[in-house]
Amino acid sequence: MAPRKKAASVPNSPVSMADLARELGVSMTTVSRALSDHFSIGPEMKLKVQKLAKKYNYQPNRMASALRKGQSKLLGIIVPYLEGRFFPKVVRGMETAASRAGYNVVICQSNEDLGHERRNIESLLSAQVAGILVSVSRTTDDFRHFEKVRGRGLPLVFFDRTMPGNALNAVVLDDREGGYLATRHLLSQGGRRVAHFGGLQQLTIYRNRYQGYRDALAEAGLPVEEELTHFGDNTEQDGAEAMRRWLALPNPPDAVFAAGDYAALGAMQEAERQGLVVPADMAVGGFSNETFTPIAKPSITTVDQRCDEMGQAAVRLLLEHIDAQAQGLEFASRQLVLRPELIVRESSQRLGRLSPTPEPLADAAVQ
Amino acid sequence: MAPRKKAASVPNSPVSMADLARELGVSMTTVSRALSDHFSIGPEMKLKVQKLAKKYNYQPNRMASALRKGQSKLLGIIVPYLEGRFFPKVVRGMETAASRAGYNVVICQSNEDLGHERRNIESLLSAQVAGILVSVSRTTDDFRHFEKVRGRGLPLVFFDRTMPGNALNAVVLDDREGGYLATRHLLSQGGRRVAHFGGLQQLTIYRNRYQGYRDALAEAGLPVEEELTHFGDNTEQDGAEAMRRWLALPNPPDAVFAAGDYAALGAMQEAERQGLVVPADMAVGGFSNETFTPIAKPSITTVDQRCDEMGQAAVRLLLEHIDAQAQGLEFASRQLVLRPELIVRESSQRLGRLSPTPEPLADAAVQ
DNA sequence: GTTGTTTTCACAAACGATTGTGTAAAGCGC
DNA sequence: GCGCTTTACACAATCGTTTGTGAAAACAAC
Repeated sequence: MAPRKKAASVPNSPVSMADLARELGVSMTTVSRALSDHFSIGPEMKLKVQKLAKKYNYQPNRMASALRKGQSKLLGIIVPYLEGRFFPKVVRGMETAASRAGYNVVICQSNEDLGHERRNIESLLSAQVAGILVSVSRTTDDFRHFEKVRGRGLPLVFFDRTMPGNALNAVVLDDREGGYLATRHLLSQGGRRVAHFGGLQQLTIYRNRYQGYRDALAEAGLPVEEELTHFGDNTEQDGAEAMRRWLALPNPPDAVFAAGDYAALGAMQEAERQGLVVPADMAVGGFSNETFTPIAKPSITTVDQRCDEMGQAAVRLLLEHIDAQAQGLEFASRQLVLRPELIVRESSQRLGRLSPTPEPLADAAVQ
Repeated sequence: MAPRKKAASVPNSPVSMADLARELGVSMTTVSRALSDHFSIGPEMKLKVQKLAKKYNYQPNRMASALRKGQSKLLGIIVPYLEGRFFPKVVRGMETAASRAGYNVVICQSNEDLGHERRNIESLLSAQVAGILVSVSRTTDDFRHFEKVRGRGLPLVFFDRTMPGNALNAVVLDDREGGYLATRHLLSQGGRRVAHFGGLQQLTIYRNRYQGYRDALAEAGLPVEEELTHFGDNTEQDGAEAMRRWLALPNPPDAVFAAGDYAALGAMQEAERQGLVVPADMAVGGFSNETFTPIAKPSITTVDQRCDEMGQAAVRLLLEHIDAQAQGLEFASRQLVLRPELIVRESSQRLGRLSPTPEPLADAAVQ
């Protein structure tokens, strides 16, 4: 019998639109339209409403708005994982761009698993996100769950790892260019037999890095030798394994471009274990500019991926679609390609700068 | 004049509660209550409803539900940053536990900035999250924004980095124990003068790690010497700087326990630059088990923080509060303390295992 | 057959913002 | 002062779900 109408759940936003309307003696319509700058509201009324809203620190209830408009102020993000340097940096860029536009981001990790990725999609759909940003899992070979998203009319933007096909929005790195730059650099440092450790060719990014490697070889008039390419997971173990095989060849390589920094590290360590000197006997280049690459000894030459730009660009592209769709316009899908940056360090420098100077850490995390 | 009622925005969930009700010839009340297992619905009616819901893959509209119940299925997370190993791992644990309970997580990064942290709180409040998990920024010395959250009746759980005071929910690591274990280990390896690189004493975690250091010294009957402690940021630069000062002392240390791995790395590198051998002349221990610690040469002894457990425990604690509050109960705030784990590597091993065997990377991220 | 109890369900009012439609009031020319 | 357009606002329905209240049906006890 006790009056516990508002006792259990304290009102989330102390002041609602109705409160403002009551205080001003106008209807909720007027308040709503004044706040959204509708043309049918007079300028001085708009000012009065906005001032009162500021005074009471009015925050519109997003649930109500989302319910009515059928669209929330949430952007869904699916990444394979968050460890490392790349994805956190991209996510930070996304968050920056999203919050500038009044959006929040919901992050899901697929753990490189198709099933997980499907569930993430379901989860984001049921959270009524306004759009989805996704970097597909390594194991994804079925893309129907993404079609379902488009089927519901939800804007979808891929970043870094995309899906096959052209009729889609994507922001990617020019991985071919990255592979080309790294390989050309290794050749310019005197590499005559450059090996390649490639990632799983199922992912476009790895195919492109491989292509860049071949382009650089072709440009130098060198053949692509089967025995000098090895594909595997981007792990220390696989990198070391590949190096063992190469060093067992009658004519082993004198440089290696790995499509991932972890594999580069493993290959480098294995070469050193077998008595070779890096970079003199074996030059090494990686990909991703992972946090450990400037720390390793010798520090590792690698390719930086413009993480922050990628995140911001992806969100901008998504928001363009969301806005266009809200106005009933169709928006042609678009692909953005960012240019990577080669970062030369000790592991590949045979010429010049003979005394390697220590380099400060790229991004020293502070806890 | 064209009928574009549903043309612009495709319905997000193809089937609503009303559809189910119509098909079954019952009211929406019945459907709603059948799905939420309300006592007033008969068992066979419940079954009928649930079967139809499954058949149509009915997904309740979360916005509507959230609006009505004044609470969404979102948990807000605020972390200082995502780079590195610790926070991504914690977040993964949180996501796991949250999704098991049907929640999504909204992640914000404060960038170690108080202003950012305040805006994050506002942003999460306006996203109507059901509760907030936060690890406070390094620069936060004013906690009123957290009081505001509690004032609104929103459950709040701190993790790792907490706020001063006792009447709060928190899941933390026993940092004192970690500092104690690391220091005791350095002493057991023959360290006679163990230095300490501490983090900013404003954060409890760093005060506790320092306390553990002192406890271990006291236990060994050693004094805490002012000149052997140095406080700063957990960066390579600060670590190197501290080492320079120590090595300039008439009686320099022979071991150092750093409250962070980056500082440990910097200190180690500086010692080597000055001609010392690690661990023979200078044993080094860090904190956090960062990804690079097993890669560094020599690999770095450190303290692991039970990231996954911390994340899961924090979410469980938060959900307990949310559920209790939904039932109108009061729930006493609680603190959970996790035990850290010392991971001994080359940088501190003076005794035994003289030929360091390479160790596989703790978590090789794969891209 | 009446009363009382339990089970099972429907009615309708919320939640808070948005928006198509309706309608006063104001301004204008004549 | 009439008809006209333009400006400025209110009414009320709506989004999809939840929930207090009430009432019909079923059943038991006497």
